[in-house]
Amino acid sequence: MTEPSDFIRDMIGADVAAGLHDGRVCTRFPPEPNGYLHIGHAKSIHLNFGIAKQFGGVCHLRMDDTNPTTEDPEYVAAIQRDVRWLGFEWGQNMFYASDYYERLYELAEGLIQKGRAYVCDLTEADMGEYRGKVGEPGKESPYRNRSVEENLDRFRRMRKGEFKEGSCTLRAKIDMASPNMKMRDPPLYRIKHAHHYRTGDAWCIYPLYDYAHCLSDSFEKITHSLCTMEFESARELYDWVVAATEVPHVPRQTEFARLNLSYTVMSKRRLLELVEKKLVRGWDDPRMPTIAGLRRRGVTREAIAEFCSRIGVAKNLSIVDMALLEHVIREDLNQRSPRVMAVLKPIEVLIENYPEGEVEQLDAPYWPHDVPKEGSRKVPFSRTIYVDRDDFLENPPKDFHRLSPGKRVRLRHAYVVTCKEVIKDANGDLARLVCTYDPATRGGSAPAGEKVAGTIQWVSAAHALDAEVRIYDRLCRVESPGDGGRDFLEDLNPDSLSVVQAKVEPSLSSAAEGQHYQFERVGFFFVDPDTRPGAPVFNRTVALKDGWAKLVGKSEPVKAEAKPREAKAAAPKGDAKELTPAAKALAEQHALSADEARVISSEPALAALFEGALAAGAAAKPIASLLANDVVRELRARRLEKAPFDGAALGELPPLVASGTLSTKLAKEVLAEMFVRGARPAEIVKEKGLSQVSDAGAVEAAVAQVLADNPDTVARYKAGNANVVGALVGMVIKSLQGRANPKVVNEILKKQLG
RNA sequence: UGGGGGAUCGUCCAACGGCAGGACGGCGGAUUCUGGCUCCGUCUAUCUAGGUUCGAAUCCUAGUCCCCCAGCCA
Repeated sequence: MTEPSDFIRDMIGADVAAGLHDGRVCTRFPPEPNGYLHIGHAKSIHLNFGIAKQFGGVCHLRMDDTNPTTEDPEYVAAIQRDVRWLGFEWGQNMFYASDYYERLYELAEGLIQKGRAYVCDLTEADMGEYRGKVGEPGKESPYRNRSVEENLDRFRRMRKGEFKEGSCTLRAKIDMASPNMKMRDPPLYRIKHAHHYRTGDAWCIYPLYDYAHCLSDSFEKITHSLCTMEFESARELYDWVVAATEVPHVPRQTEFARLNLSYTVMSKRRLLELVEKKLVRGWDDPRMPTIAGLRRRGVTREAIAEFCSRIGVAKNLSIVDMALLEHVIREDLNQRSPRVMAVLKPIEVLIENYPEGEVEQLDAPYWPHDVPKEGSRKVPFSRTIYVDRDDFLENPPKDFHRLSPGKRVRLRHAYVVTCKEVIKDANGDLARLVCTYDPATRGGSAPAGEKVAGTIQWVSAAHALDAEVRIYDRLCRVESPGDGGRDFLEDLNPDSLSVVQAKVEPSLSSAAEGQHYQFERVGFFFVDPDTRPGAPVFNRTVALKDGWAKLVGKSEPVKAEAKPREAKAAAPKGDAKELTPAAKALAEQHALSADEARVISSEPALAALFEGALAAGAAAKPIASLLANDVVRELRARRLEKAPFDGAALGELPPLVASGTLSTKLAKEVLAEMFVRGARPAEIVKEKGLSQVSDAGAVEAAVAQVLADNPDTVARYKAGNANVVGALVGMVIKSLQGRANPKVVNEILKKQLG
């Protein structure tokens, strides 16, 4: 199996290679114990624990328990159970933010002493008011400039419990005018006279996330703190707290997109609402996207792992199609579920030519031909059996390969039968069927020369077991529940659970909790913990793909309201941003394009280089282009304020291109080198022997070689894919150590390709 | 609206100046004692407009759309 790769792993790989933290990698999974873990957490768990494993590091499990009013030890236990069940072990590395309360408190006093935090008596409402609105600066709190002594005294009294809840907070003293709302003197501590599930009544002040989380990461020497995108604007504060408290270890936060799944809900608030309103049976209701729910439904950890690896890790807001989850579940269960027969909607069938009282034990393999496993069981056959109501149609459409009057169908592993008679009750509803069987087809083999199109499952009436079957379907009936301001409860699928009394084959008497089965032609099922001796309960994990349903166009979960694809083309608004006076002057004076002038005048470093180059006698136009397209990029990529060379040096570059010594590609290389060493272009060219190869003979030979080495690519070109020329050009240039003149290469290539 | 982030098949993820690829999904077919599985074929994409370049999804500029931040939640 190849290691997964994504932008976070790439970054960490680079950090390790660069020797950051001595190459050590330590991640953490930091849930708050205020609810159960869901599949979105599974993504994070796989990412954090997976990365630790991949880089030979460790991953901590940490309860981010800083809010005593919502947290509960039951949730801690559930979280631990679920993480373990997913297959991850944290060993000694189980932590609680609540264990850090004393250290956090001390650092907070330190902040006060440094004048970087203060006790604020603003009410909650006032603090919101003072924070201001996005786009306008906030107002400083009247308590902002209390003395260190007063702040210290008040903070200590906060701790002692001298103040009422909500009467004051400890706030970071940052900047009420910051464009980042998170930086407008955020609260660090608040008063809560509440009992904490771990610290009891030891505290009545509790740190807030933005203060506790980053410091907890630091205490634990976390190297890479991975979280979801909504914490992006909190990163500045994260870094501020770490820097201001002067803790020795500095972790780095990186954000990735949280998982969203279609046809379900994922937020803790909504999940909790479903549980509290008893719209589901609990956190582990199989309809819930919780780990516990999926587990109870019969989804395996392997399927979840596969799902997590298939969805990838990126920063795009995304809604993964539930069909993908269902796909990996089927893929996984297909290999591990023995096949058995169950009839969910039984109707009786009398085999009229089968001897009364006779019972045959037919051999039925547990596994289909494509699963390399062995084993079989006996299924009893007798004169009266059940088949599924859906497998009979009195007036069948064409291609209905099941039971209907006069038609032949195979009973799986048994006999081919022919439907002779349809018996109805007083209401005209189907009561039972009468069939005849073909003794020559014992075991289900078709008579020579005959093709039996349909095969259906059945159970012997006298031997069948009664079972409760819980048929679960998607939690919601629309892709994005609660979209467009609707209450998500309105989008719940009313048919997310239907319970039927089924007839199942007698071998299932030994079905034990936790076992997977496939009920042939129906779906994958899982033995629920509610199972009691003689009263089995099966959960439908996922239905089999139903080609027939698709054929007749009544595919089950209707793809809800096709999303209107919003118009992509954005009409340009015409009035482009106006140039600043400086840029305008620059453009006019040197006949530059608006873009060039805009870029050059936007950064002093560029403007300085421009002036310098001009002063050294360079032509304005090529320098401007170089500056606006290439130099600016290097500057940004290297996060430089200023280039390590002067305008005169830069001015030497364009003539080298104009004279043919350098191709534009080589010129970029030289430029990059100038940024690294600050050397002059001519020196770099000389030292690296970069001068361009334009000699036709040399290029012709290289082209011929590349063409001979890549017949496939050439064939693709001849087949009409003009784009491959680029690839060929690249190969030729590469074969000449990057020094070939691309124009010459192109020319010769086209000639040789005919 | 100030700040931050994102834009590639219907969906999710790749491609890091050189052949836009994979998976799910859709459609069609083969196979089949599961209308399952498997196999084959096929469908659809670089937000827009300029620029740089022999060559741009990728670099530069301007714009458009979407998401996040205004809890004493995390």
